[in-house]
Amino acid sequence: MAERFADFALDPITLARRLLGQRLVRVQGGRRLAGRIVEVEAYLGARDRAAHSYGGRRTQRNASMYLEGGHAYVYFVYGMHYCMNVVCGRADEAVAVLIRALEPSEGLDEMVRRRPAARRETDLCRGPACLTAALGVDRALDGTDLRRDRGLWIERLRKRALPAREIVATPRIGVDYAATWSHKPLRFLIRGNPCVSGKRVQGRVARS
DNA sequence: CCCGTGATTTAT
DNA sequence: TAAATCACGGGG
Repeated sequence: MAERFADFALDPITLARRLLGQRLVRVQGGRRLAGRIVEVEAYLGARDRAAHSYGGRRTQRNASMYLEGGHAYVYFVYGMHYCMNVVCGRADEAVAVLIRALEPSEGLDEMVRRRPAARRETDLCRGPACLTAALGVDRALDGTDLRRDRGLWIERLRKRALPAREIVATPRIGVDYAATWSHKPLRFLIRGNPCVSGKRVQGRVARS
């Protein structure tokens, strides 16, 4: 039985890298839906123009970003999609990690039902709104405590972060409005993994 | 490329 | 009250 991931009192870059390779689990109707985290983005709080908490902005929508590390921040966007973040750091820092893609591992038949447009297994959780649809994560889970909740949590499959050579860092997706902040390498993914969003080729495999 | 879709935020 | 925005996805 895998242990629950509990190290959320971290800065978002450290947490982002450490979440790669861990397992996101959703239990709904007694069924387990799960996948390995393969792509994430760090959002650095008030100073980060791309973050919902930029400039200390605090509204009803982003309130859970200001909770202490270990809570979920789930928001609704573009009239139809949900995205899930893992809040980290201390209360009121409003820093978080967006989960962008999973490699599905449990409950794939149910995910297929919830994601009729996905043509391959690798597409089921390939994108931040795809994975929430596949797992049934919506606004009802905004503010969930991932350290204690019975319906949504992260399991620790490995103690340490993946070796640096297996992680690729790139600019974040969909934040072009954020000026210089849109270029910073704050998106992290597992090199060569077929379930990461965007273009299929993510850079070459490291040679010795 | 283009657009659906609607809550949320910002401007008046 | 109205307009603009939006951490997206699917289809050409």
